Amino acid sequence: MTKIQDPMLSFEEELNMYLAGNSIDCVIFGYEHQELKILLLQWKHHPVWSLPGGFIRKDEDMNKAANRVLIERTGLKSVYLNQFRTFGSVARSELHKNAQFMRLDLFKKSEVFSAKTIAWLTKRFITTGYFALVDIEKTSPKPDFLSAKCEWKSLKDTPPLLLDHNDIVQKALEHLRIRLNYLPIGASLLPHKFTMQDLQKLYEAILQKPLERSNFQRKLLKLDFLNRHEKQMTGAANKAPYLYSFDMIKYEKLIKQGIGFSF
Amino acid sequence: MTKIQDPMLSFEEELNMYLAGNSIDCVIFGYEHQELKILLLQWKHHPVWSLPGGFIRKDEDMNKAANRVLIERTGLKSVYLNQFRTFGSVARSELHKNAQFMRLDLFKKSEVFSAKTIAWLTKRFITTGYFALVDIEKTSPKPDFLSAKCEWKSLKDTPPLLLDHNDIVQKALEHLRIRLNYLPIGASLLPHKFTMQDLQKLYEAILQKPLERSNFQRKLLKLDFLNRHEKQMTGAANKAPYLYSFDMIKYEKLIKQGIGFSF
DNA sequence: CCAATAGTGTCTGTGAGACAGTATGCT
DNA sequence: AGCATACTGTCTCACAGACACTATTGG
Repeated sequence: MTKIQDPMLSFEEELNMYLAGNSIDCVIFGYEHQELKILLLQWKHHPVWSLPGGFIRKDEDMNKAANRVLIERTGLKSVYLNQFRTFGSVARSELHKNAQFMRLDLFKKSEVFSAKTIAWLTKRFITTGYFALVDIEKTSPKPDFLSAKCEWKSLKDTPPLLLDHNDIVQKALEHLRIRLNYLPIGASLLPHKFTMQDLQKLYEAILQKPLERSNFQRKLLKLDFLNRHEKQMTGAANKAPYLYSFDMIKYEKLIKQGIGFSF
Repeated sequence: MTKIQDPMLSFEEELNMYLAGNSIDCVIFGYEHQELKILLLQWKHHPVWSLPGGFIRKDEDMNKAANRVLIERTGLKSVYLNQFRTFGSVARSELHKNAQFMRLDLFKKSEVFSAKTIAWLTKRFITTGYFALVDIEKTSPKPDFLSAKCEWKSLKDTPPLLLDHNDIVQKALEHLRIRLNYLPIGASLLPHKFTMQDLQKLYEAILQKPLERSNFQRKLLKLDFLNRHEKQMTGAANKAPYLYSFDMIKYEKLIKQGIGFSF
């Protein structure tokens, strides 16, 4: 028979396996209904939201830890995942500066955690931010041990987040925009087949500005990494759009040297 | 009277002030004699070279720690300094995989450090790489406590470095190239006044490819952030080049949105 | 027929790249 | 004068941006 453990106890025991003082946080980007979204967790017994994150095992590469978090929250392997910045200010560990973020006080009061665990969790942490690009349709979000919900939230109405997580999201977005031409945006965020409008709206969502339809189409087709498929009959009273998919070999070749977008 | 301490003892005592498990390493770029250079340290009693680095004080922002290292090694304040990547693989802490890198064994044998200090120094570290852009002429390199030399070395003949420091330099270079248009390359690496050829050679050194002289000049002048000054009489049998300097207000404005270079 | 969206064609301005031509400083 | 390097002008091609035109789907 398998030994049944108090899950809270095992969580506390597990902390010994992890490096103290370092964590990782993931900004997982998805795209749905013409909006950029990120995956967020909501704590148990408390309305505050946070980024999916975790700690680094003593024998585990930091990148591996980020990948583990991604797999655990989304069920997805082998998607685009990369670190973008490390957050190491002293201020970020001041957990109690905002009453909204007192989730650890909550745990403290409820005596769920031992004093030792609380001390471990509330000391100074340096966290490395990772960002991932995933196809929302393929994900099956799962909360972690400390959370009640794990949901996709539109970037436009991101709630106030734990600690400095709002800053982390901001920096991830900047990174996304600056490195746009070096990231497999389309192939990661869209389903296998998509319309030209889908692709354009995605770029518009990231760049936060409208793009000219006909020029966008001409440019993308000229880059020669899209395969055109059958038309998509929508039932609407207008011409049906073609479906496209990426020729991944050509696409990745271009991504490496930086696609020459200059919108 | 000031108390005179055994310097080695104070170094060991100081370690208590620092976060255990995190470090920072700086790739400090300079430009001299038409070559890109980086600042390196050579260990005492041992030929191995390494990047200037340091630890993070328990009450110190990580960025501050990087700035402290930069100031201590170069004497320079307020230069361009930014983190570019964090290195967190388990493998990087395997200090002894290469006989060339056994400087800690050396210290061990010479019994310079206590067993406790050696344990502290040889445990797993996650290091954050920073890169800086400085004007070599303004620097006065100083070795740190563990080093005998602190010198500018041409990137072309970088010696084998401690641990994964060669990888760190590589990643810093990639970062430099990809973010070229967002970094104050010229104004940071060149002296106040310079010729157009100096600037072109700098870009060529970074991009590793020749640029067309007349087009480079036309493009840079059109961007309208260079002030033209008197000619520089070199004594050579040819036309003397103008000296230029940056109009920092216009320059920084352009840098923020990404200079439209597309060489 | 009309309305709405998809897709293609055309014009203009800008700029990169190539290269020719002119200017200047020294022997 | 001659040489070497600095600087400027010109030509061509590609492409971004604006916008007009055609095609297709269903009411």
